[in-house]
Amino acid sequence: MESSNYKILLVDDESDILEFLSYNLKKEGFQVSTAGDGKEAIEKAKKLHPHLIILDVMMPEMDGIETCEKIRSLPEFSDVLISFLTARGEDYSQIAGFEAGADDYISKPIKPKVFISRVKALLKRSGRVSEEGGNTSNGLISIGNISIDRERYLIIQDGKEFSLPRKEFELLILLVSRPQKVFTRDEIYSSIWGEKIIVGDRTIDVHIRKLREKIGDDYIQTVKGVGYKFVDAAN
Amino acid sequence: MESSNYKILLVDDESDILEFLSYNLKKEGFQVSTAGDGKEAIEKAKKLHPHLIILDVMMPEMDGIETCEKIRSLPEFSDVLISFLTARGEDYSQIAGFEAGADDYISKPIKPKVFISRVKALLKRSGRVSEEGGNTSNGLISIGNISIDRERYLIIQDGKEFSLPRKEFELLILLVSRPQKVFTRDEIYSSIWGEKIIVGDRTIDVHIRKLREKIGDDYIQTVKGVGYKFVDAAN
DNA sequence: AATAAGATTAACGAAAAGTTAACTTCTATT
DNA sequence: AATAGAAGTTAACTTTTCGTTAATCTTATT
Repeated sequence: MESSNYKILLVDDESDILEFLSYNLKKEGFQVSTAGDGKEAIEKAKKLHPHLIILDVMMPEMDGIETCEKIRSLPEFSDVLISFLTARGEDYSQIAGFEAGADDYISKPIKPKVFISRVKALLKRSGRVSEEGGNTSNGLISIGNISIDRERYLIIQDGKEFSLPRKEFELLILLVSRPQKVFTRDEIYSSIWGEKIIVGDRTIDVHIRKLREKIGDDYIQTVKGVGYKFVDAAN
Repeated sequence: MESSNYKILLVDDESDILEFLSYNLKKEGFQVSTAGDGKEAIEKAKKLHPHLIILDVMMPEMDGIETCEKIRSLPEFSDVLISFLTARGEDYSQIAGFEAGADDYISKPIKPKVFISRVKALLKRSGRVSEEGGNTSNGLISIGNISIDRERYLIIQDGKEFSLPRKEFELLILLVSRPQKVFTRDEIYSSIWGEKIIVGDRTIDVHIRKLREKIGDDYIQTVKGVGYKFVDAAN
């Protein structure tokens, strides 16, 4: 397992614990991000699409369980791994925690070795190795608020899942595979239809249009005389 | 079924999870013992002779699969029931667990009600099987309200049992082995018929149709131009 | 303003999948 | 070995969905 392929989001209100865990995970080569509360956690999760989110159960404002529920309620995170940090003897937190959708529990006090081995085991056993590096996570390709699940043939946008016809799906994957890059018509053409199949001039346009109709106009930009590119709508 | 007759051994390195499961099982009247690692599990199993052993797959040192193999290799435990706890989204087919001799899988996150009913179903079923004689490892795959009993070639749905012809059964197992994943026709084809056998275009369709006829239309979705996928009907 | 490139729309046709029944093969039983 | 019944496959046909086109409109660039 190449640890460095994995993104982990740590969430705790105590910066000491964040530092401690972060240090240990980074030493193992994980890509670690942190958040100090539930709200920040959800924001960062949307941006980063981590493989694993580790949540402290006890946090002011929004606790770990509530945060977990919120995250799980978004389809794009319906199968991200979530692990809780709990203090020993929190009787009812376990029950509520699994109801909320936790995959694992780690109890304080935390021993670095045990902690690391649990994290590794969780990632390894659940087998979500990212393909081709870059912006993939859980077999998802994510950019901005759009995720593409190639295995399930679904697009996930703003927490909503929907499917696309094959050609549109392929076209979107192509564009998203290199955000910002302008794909010429020829490139699109040969990548999606192949050299042998001959289609008319306006076919690509129509597919682009249908895509824009479904995901919104802001993502696919036309570069006149050249081609099309996918941009993160935020830009 | 009188729950109090049954002894269950829980094995997990996280004491919180042990407590949580233990609490829920005891509430139902089971006799529960616990162990924190594989070694302890084997010792306790020898002493207590439980009816069911529930093993977390992810444990440091000796993992659940190894522990399971060790236990099964002891003649006195050749037909104890063993169930695994696994993280979400694990691929049943890729799991060494059934080969190691697992009778059932329970995925985290664990919901108490589901957990209890699975445990009860397992104990109940095994009782019936053992009356009829030789029972090695049977293997029950469950998803949503459908369970597949590979040993007896039965589908259990809403408390009703029924059988399926071999090809339909294999097809269902394939799809269920990775819920949500779209299996292409080629994948289905080579997995169920193999490369050598040549069957016509509509053969898969017909099997899919027969399956839908029997389990209901909601479980198997068509992704046109790509293939089929199994979804939990709740979705 | 002219022109070229792209956008838009709806309609058409092809391809994929669904459906049904008939036919073949396999298996178990006598 | 004969045969009945079940399972599996095929063939013919229908339905649905998707991809493409054609015709027309809009926008950008010179």
